[in-house]
Amino acid sequence: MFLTEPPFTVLERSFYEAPTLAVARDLLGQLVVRRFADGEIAVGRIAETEAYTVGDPACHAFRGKSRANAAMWGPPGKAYVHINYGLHYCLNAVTAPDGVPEAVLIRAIEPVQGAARLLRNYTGQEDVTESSACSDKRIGAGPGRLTRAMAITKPDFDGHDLTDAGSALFLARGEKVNDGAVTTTTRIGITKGADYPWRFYITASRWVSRR
DNA sequence: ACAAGGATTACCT
DNA sequence: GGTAATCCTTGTT
Repeated sequence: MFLTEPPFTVLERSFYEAPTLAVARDLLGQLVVRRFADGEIAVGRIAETEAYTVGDPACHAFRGKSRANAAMWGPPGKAYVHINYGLHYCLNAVTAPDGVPEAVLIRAIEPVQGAARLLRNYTGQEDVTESSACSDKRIGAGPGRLTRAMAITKPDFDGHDLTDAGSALFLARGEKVNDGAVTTTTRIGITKGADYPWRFYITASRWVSRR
């Protein structure tokens, strides 16, 4: 039991029912809260997202349902965790009504709490101080990096309910990010649908994976 | 069974 | 800025 646990306000399911592009934009500034098995809590502020929708050739759901992507068809507010390049886990928040496969990829987080634990997770090294960890880009700048730092795997979290504040992983309300502080660009690392401007990031964030 | 490709990262100049 | 590493998922024999 941690006496200093912040009073997190979980993002309710209705948040994820808005149009996927709006959810991708509005997830900026919100918090990813990870409660580890030993009770320690790490928190990251979302700095970069991408939207993937029905009819979008880059969306994993585009070629139909499979065992690997089934979570995208679930109700909004669930997690879709996929393996990329055979080795990286990527975390998505499922959006759109139940049965409609759309999601938002979380591409970067800024460490808010528990940076030392995140870097320990990432490197396996034990001798990590909070002050050195909090500026290390490896714990949040990139979709594969943030899941590794947060110990988010497909077996553990694919299909997980991100609206369950009592669980090991949920999203909570952070500070609002004004439109003037947001940059919109095309998505990264894809070949199909590469011209859709469906990537959003906090312009001033030092944790954006690429500019 | 096998081959091809992928919502990335790390390491080089 | 460029490229190799790495291996799971999927579609095809």
